[in-house]
Amino acid sequence: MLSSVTLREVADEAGVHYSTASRALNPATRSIVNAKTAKRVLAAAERLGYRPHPLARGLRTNRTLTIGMAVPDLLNPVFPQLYAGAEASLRDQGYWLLVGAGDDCGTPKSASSILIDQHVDGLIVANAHIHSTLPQNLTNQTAPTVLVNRTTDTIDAPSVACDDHAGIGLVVRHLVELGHTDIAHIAGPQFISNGVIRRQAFVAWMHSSGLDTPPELIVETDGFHIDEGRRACERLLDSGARFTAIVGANDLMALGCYDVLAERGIRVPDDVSVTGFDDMAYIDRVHPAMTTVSVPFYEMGALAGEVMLTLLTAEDSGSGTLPTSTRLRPHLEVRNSTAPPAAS
Amino acid sequence: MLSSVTLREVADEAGVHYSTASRALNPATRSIVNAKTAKRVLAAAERLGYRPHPLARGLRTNRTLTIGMAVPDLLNPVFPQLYAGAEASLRDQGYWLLVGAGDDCGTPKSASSILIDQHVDGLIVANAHIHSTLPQNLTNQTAPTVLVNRTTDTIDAPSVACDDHAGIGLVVRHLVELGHTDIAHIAGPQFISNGVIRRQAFVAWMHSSGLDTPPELIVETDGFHIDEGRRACERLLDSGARFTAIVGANDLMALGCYDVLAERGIRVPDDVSVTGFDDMAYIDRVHPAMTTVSVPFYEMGALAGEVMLTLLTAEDSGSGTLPTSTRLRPHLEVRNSTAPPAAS
DNA sequence: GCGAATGCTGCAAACGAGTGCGGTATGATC
DNA sequence: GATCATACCGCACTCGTTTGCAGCATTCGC
Repeated sequence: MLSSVTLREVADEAGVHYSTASRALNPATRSIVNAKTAKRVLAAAERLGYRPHPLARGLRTNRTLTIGMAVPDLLNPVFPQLYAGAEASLRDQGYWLLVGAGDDCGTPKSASSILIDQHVDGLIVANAHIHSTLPQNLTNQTAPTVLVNRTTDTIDAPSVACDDHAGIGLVVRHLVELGHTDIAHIAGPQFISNGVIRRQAFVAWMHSSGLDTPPELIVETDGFHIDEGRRACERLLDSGARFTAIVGANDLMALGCYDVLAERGIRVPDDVSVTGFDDMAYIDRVHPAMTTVSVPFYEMGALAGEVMLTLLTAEDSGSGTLPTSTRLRPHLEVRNSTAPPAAS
Repeated sequence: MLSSVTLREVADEAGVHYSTASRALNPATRSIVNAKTAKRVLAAAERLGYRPHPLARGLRTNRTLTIGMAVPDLLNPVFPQLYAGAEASLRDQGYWLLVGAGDDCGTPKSASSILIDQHVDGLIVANAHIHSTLPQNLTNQTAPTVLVNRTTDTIDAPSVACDDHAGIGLVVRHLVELGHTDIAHIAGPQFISNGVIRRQAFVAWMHSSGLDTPPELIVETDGFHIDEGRRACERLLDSGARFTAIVGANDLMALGCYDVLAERGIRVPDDVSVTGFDDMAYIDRVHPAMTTVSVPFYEMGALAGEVMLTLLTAEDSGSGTLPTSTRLRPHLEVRNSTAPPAAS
């Protein structure tokens, strides 16, 4: 680690005091110094390749120009998409996006708390549970927060999510139009908003279609993973209940259904139609290509980044009009995992 | 942003000077202070929920406890795997893993340089080009570097990669054993080590199997993406050359081949066998399930993290024995995209 | 009981940048 | 040529932590 060029060196090079150099380098204070000397300082900085020391600056200004993003798991491909979107909109404004992975939320060792300990200027929370408390560390220190993908009942922060209710409506209507009447639902965990909302939406849309939702056709899971989808599908089949379609609360769990159905010789979509939710990467290439609700994750991430930026500027310039919650419209991708029910 | 609890407050609470508190809190210097007062300080810190200010500490010690990781693209699922592995082994030692995404390398705006500007303690480079220079910012500032996944001819740093030569041997032998003799290769970009090595390995293993590698059966691409695989496959088919199998330099490009072959009514594996490389997530679920070389990305990332740790401790304690380059053994996953050539 | 050695603790100077405030030079005005 | 206003620049302190050095007290040796 060689020595880096410091503000004093730039000042010496330009023949001014380093406080003058500081003001000249900072666009906000540049007007204070003589335009001619400012030019000279800028030239010197350019010549020496000066980069302000982010730690020193952060220590003094209490702003690190970094935003933290808490995700449950980077291996689920939807979260890299969220990340990419947020990173793109934040980078334009000179912000860094720090990721912290971990599913829990609220404990002192949670990703959110650790990020706050790192003195991020803001926090984008993509791993909230439905009763998560406002992320904070032990000393009640906190930061502007934006919820993304998942919402909560307990945190009062702007959020950017998907209109899950409408999304479930798309698949239910699609299946109903195909002629299905006995439709099962693999529900996500009920401590995550998406799990709850999609479950409620499923019931609501079924009823508004004049269809029944017997309890044995709704199976709850403990996580949005393939394995949970497998277990749920097994329980569904073992219950002996009759159904011709499964609405999965996300793509991964629907993939778990694929596996169990294949093991038991049940064909998709000939015997049972299966739908997912998310339209994760490459889900159009599995066999059979999955009919699913396409969620604009990249756009969600980008919008969350922009909301964060307005939050940050509002923090500086007193209270502007604070952004509120947004739900982006998903759309239906009809592929090959859905078909009319077999004539029985 | 409420005020956070500072070292002086802990010291006041414990009734000692803050420098004493500092020593008591730091395990390395704790032995200097009286065990009894150290206990008192620790208790006070616990009670107040003290967290050392990472920026202040970093400014003073010139160590940020963060490692940067430069990746070309988080949307390619192999890089989250690398990240997860590295993060796991670094977190144990209290290090943070910062990601920077971007394909270029060497320019001042490259991910590596930006990470170094952030004063990371070390740099894990997963996006190196074969002639990339040692990542450094404008002032020749640099940091301990570990190359992962890709190697270079120009950077003298330990590396953790896959034994690509052996991996290509696995697929070539597999295809030869199935009876293929006319085998094409979609080569990766020749400015990335994996592209070069896999291409050379393909030629070498073909020759050692007594097979020819006419130039029209090797097509180079400009990036390891689906679109590049598509274009390469189209060129291959349009050339009129005869072949019964395609060895793709990675899974994504092999997926591109899937698309083009399907469009032209060529069946996989009945008419043409296709192999990939990487065994990326969910590639076992595409249709047909892809025969590919499975690369232990998580382990590679974890090992890169450990190498980084030894590098960092070696930096402190003078030169120990410096770690060198490692190549992890891949294995073959035979699935449904390969079959004996059609009798012609 | 006196000197020395040891063991803790406090002082103060950093690390690099930002910023209120006071001071100086420059210009204008009469 | 004296006075004042303005524009600009520099001084010095601050952020929170680490750490070399000095100093104090205690204890031990004789």
